[in-house]
Amino acid sequence: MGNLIPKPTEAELEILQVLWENGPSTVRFVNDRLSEKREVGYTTTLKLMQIMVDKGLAKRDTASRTHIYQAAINESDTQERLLKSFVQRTFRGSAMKLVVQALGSHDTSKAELDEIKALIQKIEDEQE
Amino acid sequence: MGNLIPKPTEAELEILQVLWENGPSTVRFVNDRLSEKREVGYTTTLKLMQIMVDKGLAKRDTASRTHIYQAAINESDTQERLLKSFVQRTFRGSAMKLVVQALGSHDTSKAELDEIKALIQKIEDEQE
DNA sequence: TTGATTTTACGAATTCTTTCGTATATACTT
DNA sequence: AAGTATATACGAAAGAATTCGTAAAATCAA
Repeated sequence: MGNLIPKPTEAELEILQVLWENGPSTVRFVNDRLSEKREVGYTTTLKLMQIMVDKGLAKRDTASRTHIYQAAINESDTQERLLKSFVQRTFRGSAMKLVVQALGSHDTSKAELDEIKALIQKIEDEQE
Repeated sequence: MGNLIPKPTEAELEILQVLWENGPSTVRFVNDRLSEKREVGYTTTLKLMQIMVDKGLAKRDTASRTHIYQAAINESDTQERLLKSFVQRTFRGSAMKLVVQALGSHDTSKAELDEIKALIQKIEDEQE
């Protein structure tokens, strides 16, 4: 199904992260989370969240005076979509190169490496 | 060394890809490459490349009338830098989740999986 | 040399994103 | 009810990124 919902901008993605992590939230709550990281005005966050509803990135419940917002798009679908275009743009389509960079430059723990090995095993089994 | 050179924008990155892939090139050449993918005017590409020189993303040789442009920043350093902020923004810092997504959704060949396994082996050895 | 072509230079228009000021409504406290 | 605090609505300013029109300079062909 063709996706009509646009790619979130950076600021929108920051808000989506909060919504994904905490579930339905008020503007106040989201703004407080964002404010932990950087200076941002309440009305700025409000406006962005209203725009996100317009774009279909978020939904809101306006039953009570304090509106409750929630993400309208799924976290891992969105990640997959963004990853795909990122790989295209930055690694000319080579997911392989990206994985090598990711494993190489971020230090990855023993447990994580084990997890990846298990994942590879699973993929290999499926490829039989 | 603190990097004063700004993050390339999407359109700039597209041009960098051409320069990285083909080495020093003219505006005409870059524009032809870009035009294979999407409609883009010659002067638009020219302007972008001039801006890139201003920003320090590209260098140019103006000896002859037809200027020759080349990337001023290294491909894998840039990829690493962009990847880092992408992981932060999109996967809340979890390189692990990104790798899982990358391995899962893009289909990865046997050879590539082997390569990743070798890489993991190498990392594990270093961690000793 | 004249006219056609290609190139760079410059500036401005356009579009998209982000931020904020102000007005208005609703709720809470005493 | 009056005063304070908190919320949404609206519009516009400010900033970035992208695109394009036009002009001037250099080159080439006849």
